[in-house]
Amino acid sequence: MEIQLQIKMNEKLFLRNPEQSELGKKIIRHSIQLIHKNGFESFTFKKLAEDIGTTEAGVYRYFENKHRLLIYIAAWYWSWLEYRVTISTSNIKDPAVKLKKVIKLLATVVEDDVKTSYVNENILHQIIIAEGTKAYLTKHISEDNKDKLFKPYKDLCAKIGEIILDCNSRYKYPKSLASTIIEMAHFQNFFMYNLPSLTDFGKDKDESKIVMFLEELVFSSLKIK
Amino acid sequence: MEIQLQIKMNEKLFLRNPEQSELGKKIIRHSIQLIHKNGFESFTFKKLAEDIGTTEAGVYRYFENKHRLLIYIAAWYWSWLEYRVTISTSNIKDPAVKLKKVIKLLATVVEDDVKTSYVNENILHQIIIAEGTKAYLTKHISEDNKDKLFKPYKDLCAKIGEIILDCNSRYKYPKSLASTIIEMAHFQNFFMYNLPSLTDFGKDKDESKIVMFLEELVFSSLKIK
DNA sequence: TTCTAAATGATAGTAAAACTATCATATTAA
DNA sequence: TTAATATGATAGTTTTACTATCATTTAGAA
Repeated sequence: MEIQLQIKMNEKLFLRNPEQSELGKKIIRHSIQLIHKNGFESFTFKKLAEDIGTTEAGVYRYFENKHRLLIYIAAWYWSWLEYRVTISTSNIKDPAVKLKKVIKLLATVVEDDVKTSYVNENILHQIIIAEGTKAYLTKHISEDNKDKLFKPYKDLCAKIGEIILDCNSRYKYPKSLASTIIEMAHFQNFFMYNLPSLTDFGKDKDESKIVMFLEELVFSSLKIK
Repeated sequence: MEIQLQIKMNEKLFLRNPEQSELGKKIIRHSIQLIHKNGFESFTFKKLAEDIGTTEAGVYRYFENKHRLLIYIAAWYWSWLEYRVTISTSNIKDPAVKLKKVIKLLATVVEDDVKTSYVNENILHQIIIAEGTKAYLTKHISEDNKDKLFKPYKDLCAKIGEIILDCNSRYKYPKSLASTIIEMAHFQNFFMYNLPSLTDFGKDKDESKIVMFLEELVFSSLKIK
């Protein structure tokens, strides 16, 4: 049995659905590779088109501009993460164990997921660490937000917030703690590799220590072990 | 007595020192205003030059490009914050009280500081919240880091890490906790105003609640009150 | 005060980025 | 089989991100 994971994406993210054509999937796959290789700033639709073997105009038929493409990729990532959180916590009763699972999923490098042929999840994880916040750190965030472009991110945050409340229903900041876990799982990773003196993991570059840091942070706040 | 605050900046941040001429100071002042108004992405040296009443070439004599200018502004901000941390904690013995001061300084809107004539610190604080991470989230971070462009940020983080250790010398993640406080003081503020469902402060938009959240987070981890 | 060096202004120009438009051809779905 | 849709090829525009040159103004040292 072959299972294919399809994530339903918000229609406003694209002009033409990239999941429904070969060219579209190539655009996603190659843009993830290119952004990973050269960074989002020097990523252009021209380079992408050359990489794929199509033309600039061809890419513009799918995405309004490169920023929308970044939001698309980020939204895909958050949806995929929420899916993984859902399946990997579904059989667990203890909310604290669930929360540990979540932290691990957020902070640990992922292997390439065979279920999605056209996305390399490992590279995707790395580009979201370095470029993900640029999706929403803009002046047009409120319009983008009205179009629900950040819904997957918010949904994931809400889900983690729920688990936090299951751990301790009297805790006052479940959503802020959730967004802190999400962002810090990424930032501490970025710092560890790029500005190591901002972390306590610089020497051994061991991602499991980020997990331990986050666990201690979270469970101290929730007053449970 | 009139006190003028001068922050000594790393020479590699600029081509010509903007603090040493009227035009240079105008560049700093107006770029802060323009970035605040339109965001860093749509900020250009041409618009800046028009705003000031000079030419594009005039701006390029001071800064290699707009990204360097952003790093300069961010470095200035971190240096200024460290200075404020130093003076406002200098007479305090209790490290926990110091740490609370630090959290407040990081998470609370500042009034315009009269000691620096050409920088509006309140607007500066806001642009660092929205654009600050873009200074280091790039592909050329390692070269920039070798040039010590992020030293003020690291110094501040180290200083906060020291205070954390003074609170609890057995705490294992002082530097990661410090960078978490710094980043979250900003991100929770950004979220509160722009993606409020990622926080627990969306309704009243009260910055003092961010302070309370961070205090609880930090002091729970440090096992002290 | 005068001379000289440095800073600024004015203008021009280039390469690349960020699009938009058009038309021909290939593919697909009814 | 035809009609709609997707793609390819080409061309063009505006803006961004610079670099170069030279004249003029300003500031600092003799």
